[in-house]
Amino acid sequence: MDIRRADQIANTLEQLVFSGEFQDGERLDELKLAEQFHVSRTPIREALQVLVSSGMAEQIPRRGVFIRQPGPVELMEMFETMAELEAACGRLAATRMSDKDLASLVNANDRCQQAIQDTDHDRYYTENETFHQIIYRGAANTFLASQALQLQNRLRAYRRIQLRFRGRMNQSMEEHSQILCALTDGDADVAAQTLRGHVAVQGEKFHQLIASLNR
Amino acid sequence: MDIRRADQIANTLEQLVFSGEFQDGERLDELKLAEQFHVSRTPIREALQVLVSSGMAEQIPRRGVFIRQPGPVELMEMFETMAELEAACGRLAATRMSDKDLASLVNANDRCQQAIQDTDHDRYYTENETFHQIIYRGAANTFLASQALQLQNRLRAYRRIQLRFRGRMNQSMEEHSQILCALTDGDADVAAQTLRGHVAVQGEKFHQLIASLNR
DNA sequence: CGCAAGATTTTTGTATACAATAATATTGAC
DNA sequence: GTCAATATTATTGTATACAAAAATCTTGCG
Repeated sequence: MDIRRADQIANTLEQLVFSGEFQDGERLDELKLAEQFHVSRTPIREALQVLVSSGMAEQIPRRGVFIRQPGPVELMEMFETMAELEAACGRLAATRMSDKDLASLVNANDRCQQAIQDTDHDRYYTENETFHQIIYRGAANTFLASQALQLQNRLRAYRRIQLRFRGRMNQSMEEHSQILCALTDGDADVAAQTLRGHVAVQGEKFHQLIASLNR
Repeated sequence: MDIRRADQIANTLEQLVFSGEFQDGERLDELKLAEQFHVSRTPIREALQVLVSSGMAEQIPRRGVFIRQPGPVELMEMFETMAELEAACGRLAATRMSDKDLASLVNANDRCQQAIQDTDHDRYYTENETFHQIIYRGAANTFLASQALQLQNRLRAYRRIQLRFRGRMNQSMEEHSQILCALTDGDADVAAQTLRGHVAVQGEKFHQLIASLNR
């Protein structure tokens, strides 16, 4: 795994931020963290730089680094961007995926279906992630794929929540088969359009959720 | 400006990498750089982290950080991704740009035209960048816009080169007016399609260029 | 009591010190 | 002379030290 302590700490901190351990705007105290991790400030500072560069925290010179939990507006923007990135992957994947790629996509989709039948939400989520990742790779563009993976990682927690909507998982599966058809047909436009919709609706569901919570 | 020396150094190093000062795979020697910038290793190390997180260098634990100049394949991937990002911006901007935004877009386009008449390549390039940035902002999605800006920044040097193709600037202007029409009409699909093409052709021109150099 | 000027404490940013690992050079056996 | 084992040097990663800036507290004036 990681040999540098700083990288390990960066990963741990990332997890902590995702799990909502820190409030939005909270300052990450170097000394306190150094004490908690039993290291000096040096590796802590390097770990904080990682958080900053991934957009999870903000650095204000001579003030410190403050964690930045995305608000509703930014989350919607991120979902919208994810929708467009996935659409792009689908567009390219439609003409570039091999039969073998398509077979593994069908396979992943089957495992999603199986997870629903077992009402195993967690497994559905991970299998669903695999399904999407196969499409990223299918675009045969490692740069685009890494961008998609990065954003998928940042949205993971929020994508997960919206699956709790009644009937959402079955609707999601319906969309999956449309996507599968378009990719099998090699129809770039339809693949892009269905994928865009599939992800965009997640953002909308999420929006509904937080709107209902604020009432 | 920047108060932290480390950030200044990061910017300077970024410029140096863009200007081709470093070979692909070259190791960035902390001690040598510290000497050159008249600082200790500490701010140098922080600056190197910035390069790594932006993808311009790679870090191998306990070995050092090595600069990574994108090769032809990765460059094409980046152009393709840029095309899709701009298409996404165009799609959203088509329904979201205000009349004022459109007016400033027309204005930027006029200044592009003017630069061509003055055969001022450099000014054409900066005005063209402004034209595109207005569309990023027009998408009314700060997250997407920042992604687009970031990639635009990384591709700057390469986008510039392909403008040297005979007739490319006039062709580019022709594409601009198509884009302008689509955005004015509020036609999301056409806006996306024309922008995608406009950027993709840049990648292809660039590809032609390096292919001809390798002969 | 409010608040501004100055003193004190925290905290960041950079320099230096040191330990551990990787790279390189040296030596010796064959 | 070649190669492996060891010794030496270089380089990274972390700890600590210190200076400068920011935040906080104190004090004195109105």
